[in-house]
Amino acid sequence: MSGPHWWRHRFRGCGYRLTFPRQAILELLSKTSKHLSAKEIYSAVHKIYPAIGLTTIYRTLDLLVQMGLLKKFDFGDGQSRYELASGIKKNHHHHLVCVKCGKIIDYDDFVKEEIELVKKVEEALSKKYNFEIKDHKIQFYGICSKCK
Amino acid sequence: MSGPHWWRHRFRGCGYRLTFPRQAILELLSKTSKHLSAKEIYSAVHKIYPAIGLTTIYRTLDLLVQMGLLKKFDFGDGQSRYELASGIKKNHHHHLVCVKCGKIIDYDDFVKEEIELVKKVEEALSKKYNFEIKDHKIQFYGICSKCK
DNA sequence: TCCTCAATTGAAAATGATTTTCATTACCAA
DNA sequence: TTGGTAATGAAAATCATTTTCAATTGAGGA
Repeated sequence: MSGPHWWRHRFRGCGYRLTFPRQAILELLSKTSKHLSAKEIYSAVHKIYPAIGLTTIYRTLDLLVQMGLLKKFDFGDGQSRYELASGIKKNHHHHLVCVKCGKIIDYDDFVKEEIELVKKVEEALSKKYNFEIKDHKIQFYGICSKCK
Repeated sequence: MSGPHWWRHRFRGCGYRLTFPRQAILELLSKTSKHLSAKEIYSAVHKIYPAIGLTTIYRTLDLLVQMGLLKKFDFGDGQSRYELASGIKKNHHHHLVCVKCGKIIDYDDFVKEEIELVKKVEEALSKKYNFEIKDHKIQFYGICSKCK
């Protein structure tokens, strides 16, 4: 959260090395507001680092998700999509998915109310099922203005 | 909702034929409370109808989702999972996913509060983005009691 | 009940995302 | 600077899902 390459420490702390592919992917994702797929990330990084392989993209994305820096989403188009985790740079938000054209809108209305509900649910469910809740995903599906 | 084979009318109404594979898949899903994958559905139906092919399973599942009889989920294990749509036989509910063992718990606590919030969000978002909302999915992720 | 014909099906091949393998490369602590 | 190990890239392997296409079958009309 502090200047460029703030994540260097994050890697060190976990015993991971800070390599060019990892930096490139993180930088790319912190500059975009889109929900990129592995292929799209590959294409973008490939432009500035042609030696990179798709395999590394997948491996790095897994690692970053596991480290909590990224979030992985399924919007129903057959591939996973990634964005920086909330708190890293973006606000907490959820998604509106157009089931016709696949357009995705980020929204953060009602976050207060939502967080309240989520908190209640989390408390109740962790007691009832002895389930330790780490995260949640909320998505709305429908038809966007263009597709109507 | 009225006795066995109530869905016969549903098919007729859409101009679809009521075939054995379609009946078998619907019957299977209305008897289980699990979230079955295409392969699992194939195995189960294969026992009572060995001639069935995996292709038909996939096609039928797509059709039933499109008809609104089933819901399709992604719980992060690399395959889609299906259950009867809410209102058909089950109550409205959401899912708790164990990220370690993949166990899925259905819960329906706080449905009232949730529906209220969802209604608010839907109203606001359809106005703000001129987005016609059809459905939503809410999932919680964490560690189940066994995996702790 | 029988016929016709488009809807449906099944097998096999194709697709496409993701993972594995393995030899090579490159961080980084000492 | 160097050694050891984590990380990488290319190619092959996996695996869920889709497509192709010829054969089959449900259902309305004769």
